[in-house]
Amino acid sequence: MARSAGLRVTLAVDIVLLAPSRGRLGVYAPADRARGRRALPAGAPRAGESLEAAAARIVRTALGGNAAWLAQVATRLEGTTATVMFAGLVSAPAEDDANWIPRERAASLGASARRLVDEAVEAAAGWLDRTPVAFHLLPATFTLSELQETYEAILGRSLHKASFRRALQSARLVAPTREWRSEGRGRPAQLYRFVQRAPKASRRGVRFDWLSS
Amino acid sequence: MARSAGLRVTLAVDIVLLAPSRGRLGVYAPADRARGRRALPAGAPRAGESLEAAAARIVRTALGGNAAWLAQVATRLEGTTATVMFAGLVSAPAEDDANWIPRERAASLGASARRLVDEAVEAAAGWLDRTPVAFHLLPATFTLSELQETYEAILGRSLHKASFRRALQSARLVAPTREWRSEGRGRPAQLYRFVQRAPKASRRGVRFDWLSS
DNA sequence: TGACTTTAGTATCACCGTGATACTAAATCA
DNA sequence: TGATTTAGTATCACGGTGATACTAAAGTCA
Repeated sequence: MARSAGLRVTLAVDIVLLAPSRGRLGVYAPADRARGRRALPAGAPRAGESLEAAAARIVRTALGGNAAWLAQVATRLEGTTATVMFAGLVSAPAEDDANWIPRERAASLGASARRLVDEAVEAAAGWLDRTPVAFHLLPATFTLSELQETYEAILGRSLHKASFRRALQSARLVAPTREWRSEGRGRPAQLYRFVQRAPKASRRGVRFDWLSS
Repeated sequence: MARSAGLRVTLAVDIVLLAPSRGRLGVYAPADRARGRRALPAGAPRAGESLEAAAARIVRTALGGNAAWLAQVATRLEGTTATVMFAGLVSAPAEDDANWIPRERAASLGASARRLVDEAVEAAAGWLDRTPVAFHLLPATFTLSELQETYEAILGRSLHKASFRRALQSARLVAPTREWRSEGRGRPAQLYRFVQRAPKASRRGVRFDWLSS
């Protein structure tokens, strides 16, 4: 690369953590004591630390554990601050965890944070089509309805049950266990486990039906 | 966002410009007089300038015109330099333009640049599925074979001719003109023009056949 | 001139994934 | 017992894909 002077800036990291829960998407936005309102987690890399390592550290500090998926989404320069935005997916938090707000209420964090959340959700939806991340948001065994709800929460739309299961079966990504789980009313559901597979690179044709955004 | 101190760094912008040409992908890597070898274009934002504006300015300086598509791909922190990498797609350059090298020869730019080029190509392939960018790499009228070659160059694989045309027709994205072009030997090809359309958001099911990387 | 080559473009067909509809199965609830 | 709820399956029509093979129209070359 042809190096030139460069611009001196302050580097920061913002993080949008998303978690599917009961078919909805939650955003991690704990109360920020310093400002008396909710805010997305943020921080900055330390000397010698990579951006990814810094983001993972900030997540660990906030949640006490790692995200199932964490990746850069975009970088923004505002004044003399450059902010690298990461999006992450984590397992559903406890239902009474007050640090999480529904995705729909992200607007209450301000216009800037709202845009970050929108970008994060879009990125997360893309990961679903390219990685097995959804399986890592669930416990070791899970029902196919739980898996479908996870997809639906992140994609923001409902999926066809039979098609979802057919695609899953043909990909041989899950294996049934001998256990069933009864969840209140309704027929018990069989538990499945994720089967790591050599991904078959099924190259399909070109699509000309791109989306609005 | 919960603000903290931040890290002082130097901000730079690297740019990978790709151009499909004769079914191959070219990379813009002019000779860097200061270092006596080829290098990817680079620069830095000016005070008050956005990253996108800086990238567009660097492209204009290098090419004398805008890219058909230019977008952030990733940001890397190495020591005290944060580098934002942009990828761009531009129309095919003149065949004798020595500033371009074949994509396969990107390794000669060094391991770092090679990785940037790989990431840029991957990003560009993603744009093809989500935006009409390929149409803006061609002149106002073009043959369907030229369009297909553009896709093939960026995707790095050959496409089925009949399927390509069927998908194109059903999307109603191109309209035939009354002109034909004879290109040396072989039957002349009809010229088409791009028809901007309200994109029909055809939401398809979930795919479980993610790719290796 | 006429056969061959090259490129453009189309027709047919088997196959597969999708989504709609409708069904069965097994649990709880009133 | 019967209604409701959730799980799971069967069937069918439809549309997109890719293989194969064909026709069409130009240039090349003996």
